[in-house]
Amino acid sequence: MKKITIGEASRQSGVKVPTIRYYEGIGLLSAPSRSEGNQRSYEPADISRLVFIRHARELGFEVDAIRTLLVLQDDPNQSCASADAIAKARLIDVEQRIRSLMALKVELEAMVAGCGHGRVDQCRVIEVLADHGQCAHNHH
Amino acid sequence: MKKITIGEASRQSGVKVPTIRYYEGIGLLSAPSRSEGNQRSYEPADISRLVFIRHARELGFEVDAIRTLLVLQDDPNQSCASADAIAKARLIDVEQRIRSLMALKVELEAMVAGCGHGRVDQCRVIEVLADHGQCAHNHH
DNA sequence: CTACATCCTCTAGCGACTAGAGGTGCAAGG
DNA sequence: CCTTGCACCTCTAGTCGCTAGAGGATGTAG
Repeated sequence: MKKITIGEASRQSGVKVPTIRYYEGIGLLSAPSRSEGNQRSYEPADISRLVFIRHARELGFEVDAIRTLLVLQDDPNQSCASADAIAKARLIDVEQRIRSLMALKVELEAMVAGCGHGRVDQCRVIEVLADHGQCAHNHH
Repeated sequence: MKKITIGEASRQSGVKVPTIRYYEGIGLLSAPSRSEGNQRSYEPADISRLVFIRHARELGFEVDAIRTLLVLQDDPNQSCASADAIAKARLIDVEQRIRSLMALKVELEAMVAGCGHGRVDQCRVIEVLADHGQCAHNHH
């Protein structure tokens, strides 16, 4: 079994070196064995775990949610109700964010379109920001 | 001219009290005059500025960008090219985020739909996360 | 005059990293 | 064998945009 250095693990998983050490620190990744010179030595399973974590992070899952998902992954006999719940919650969140961003896009487009590249006092960018009543973006 | 307390300013602007003090600390908002008892006393113009800041933050502008926008707002004779550039950059960013989130939504929907509420080893949520090759979500 | 809300300053914490200092390990070339 | 130079180690502190809490002063209503 060839030893995988942290740099190699980083290249293979797409997770940056300091981030791997950080994940170890917060207990997302168990501490690997060390070489004689105290250097971390990973195994293929660790790479899979890192890929799993990276992918979950890219999907916007929080570290705490990933912790739960990892526990589920380690025990395949469990019910996947928790995993399902986490994914569903995340889906609702994503849908909400898409809605906000779409509304926001409309506003930004109006701002940019309304800017005649003249002076600031004719610029809709500033105007829209200053006058909240003009836009559809309401709160509480 | 009646004095506006920080609490009143907060209510009128929709910016929380500690956040107002924070904005003063980082120089987004100039320090207001104080009452005899050392309490901040705001004027209507400060409320407008706070509303401007809040709205810009809601649109996702970073504090540094807002700083620039505020400078522009204070000098209406300037060209609005900078404001336009900031808004355009923000628009591109928002469009990019919408695209990622849409891709993500598709993946999450597949995960949730594929989960038969059985055991973890049949669960697509875990599976999709573990096997990056299965999804359309590619990076660098 | 007393109760109580609101204000003050200050420091520390959040999430999820990222950057840098200061030192050690290791593989390859001369 | 020795040096070069990169990759590794630990540790602390910084990032962003706040938020929370301690511990104390002020302002207002009854």
